[in-house]
Amino acid sequence: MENHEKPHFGYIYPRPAVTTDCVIFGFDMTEELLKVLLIERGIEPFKGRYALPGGFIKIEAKTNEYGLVVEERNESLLECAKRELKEETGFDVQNIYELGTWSTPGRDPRCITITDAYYALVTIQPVRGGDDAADAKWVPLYQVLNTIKNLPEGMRFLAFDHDEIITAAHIRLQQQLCFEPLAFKLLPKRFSMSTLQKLYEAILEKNFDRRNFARKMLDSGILDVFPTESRNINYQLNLEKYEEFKRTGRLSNLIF
Amino acid sequence: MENHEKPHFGYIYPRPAVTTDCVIFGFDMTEELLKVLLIERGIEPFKGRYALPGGFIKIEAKTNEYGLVVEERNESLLECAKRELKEETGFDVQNIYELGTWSTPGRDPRCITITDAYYALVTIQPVRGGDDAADAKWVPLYQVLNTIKNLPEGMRFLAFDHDEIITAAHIRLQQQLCFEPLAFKLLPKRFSMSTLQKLYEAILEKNFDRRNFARKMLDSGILDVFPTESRNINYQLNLEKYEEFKRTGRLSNLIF
DNA sequence: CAGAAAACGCGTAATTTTAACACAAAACAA
DNA sequence: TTGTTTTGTGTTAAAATTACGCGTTTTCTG
Repeated sequence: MENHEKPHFGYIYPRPAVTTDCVIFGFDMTEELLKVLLIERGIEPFKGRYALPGGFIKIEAKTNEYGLVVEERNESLLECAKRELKEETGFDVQNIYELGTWSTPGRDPRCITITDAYYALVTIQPVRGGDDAADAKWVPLYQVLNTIKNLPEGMRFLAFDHDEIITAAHIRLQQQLCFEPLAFKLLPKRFSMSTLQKLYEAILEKNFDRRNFARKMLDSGILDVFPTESRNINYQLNLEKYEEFKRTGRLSNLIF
Repeated sequence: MENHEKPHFGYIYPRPAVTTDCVIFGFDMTEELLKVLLIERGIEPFKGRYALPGGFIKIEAKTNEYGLVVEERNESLLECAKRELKEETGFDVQNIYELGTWSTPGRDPRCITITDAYYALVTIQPVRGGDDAADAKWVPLYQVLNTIKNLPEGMRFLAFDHDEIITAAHIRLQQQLCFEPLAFKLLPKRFSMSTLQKLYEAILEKNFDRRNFARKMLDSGILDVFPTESRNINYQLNLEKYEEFKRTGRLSNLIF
């Protein structure tokens, strides 16, 4: 977000700066917690506060004689956001979805800034021992949300308006779970039923009966079954079956 | 979208132009059809084609010595979008929600343009005899969607990438119907049960049994009952009851 | 206006889905 | 080993969904 502040020529029709921010969700299988990736800001504004990873969109394009951007970029906002994430957090994010824009006046003290927010689903690699990005940190979502909820009126926990963004991202995740197989993008290819249940419980903030949950999942037919060496069973999403499940309109059976 | 093309000074860090487009849904009670408001473009590009109402955001702000926008706007993107709609279609839209951004390279042949898309829910006033905006037209949604679906590969019906936007808006409307009382924002304050059902059927593209639909709605308790002169009964949303319905987690009972 | 057709309100029964809980074998921890 | 937890497999009662029947009122149409 920094090297945007170099001097440049003024222009008559001011345009807002455009940035992207991303709520990266990950499911910590060992702690059985849904977490988000936050970054400690090293510079002002909000130096020392945690923030969502993101930054200014850098458009590589030329302007015509009127100052209008004419040369085609070779990427969309989404692709920009992906590239930024790669640069900033080292994550090669595949499952990323748009959340919405934030443009409240004054949200960025430096200049008028519109943020296009995303949320992404990644599998937290069990590479214990040191996170990649030095100042990046996986924080339990429920802790962040609780902190935000209990904040005194007018106070904020995260930098900028990231409190709102992360809250909205969680709600969206909860809702989209009804329509898309999002949970499976937070898990390794194969997983146990209890892990899947723990994840659903973490996302929806609800507890389910173990046996009813398993039956519902299995009856839906969207899971392939894989025995293991032990008596335990592993499962894997069958995407074709899921899509058929959607087509045949029985999706509401998977809503909890 | 027009008076943005006046010449102005170039700038080093090009920023994309930001526009808003809005899918305005309305329910035609006489025809029992869900419709969208489209505007015939009078100028290039896409002259003569239909498009979503919308246009460039005009930021009234001053820039500092570096050309950065520093003076606070007194409105957000959403408020901008509302104002634009008022100007362009005469609609004083209250129920408007963000849909997402579209920023595919080349989507606007004039310059790099990011669109923040919205969808709005209005009650079509039974002011028969001449639409307000001369070139604005209420078109049945199903006709638009069918036309788009059956288009040859690579061809488009509406201007720009508005085919995609309107399709996405319909999907979002279908989904949000599960979580918010959106249908009632398309109806007058009081309505008959069959009208409500016709609306649900139009949005979800599904047919329901008349008696089962009514029971489900009435059992939920979100409707207040009003007898009429005739034997028929009118209903009205009780927002408090709806919110309580949500809190007590019984919302899934209203999903069809 | 009269007869037909459609719309409306009220109801029942069969089926499916959900919710709550029992039990035993395997895995785990001390 | 022993007590505890986890996992797989049931059962049953309650609730919700689905598919209709029926008589009356309203609306349409010739």
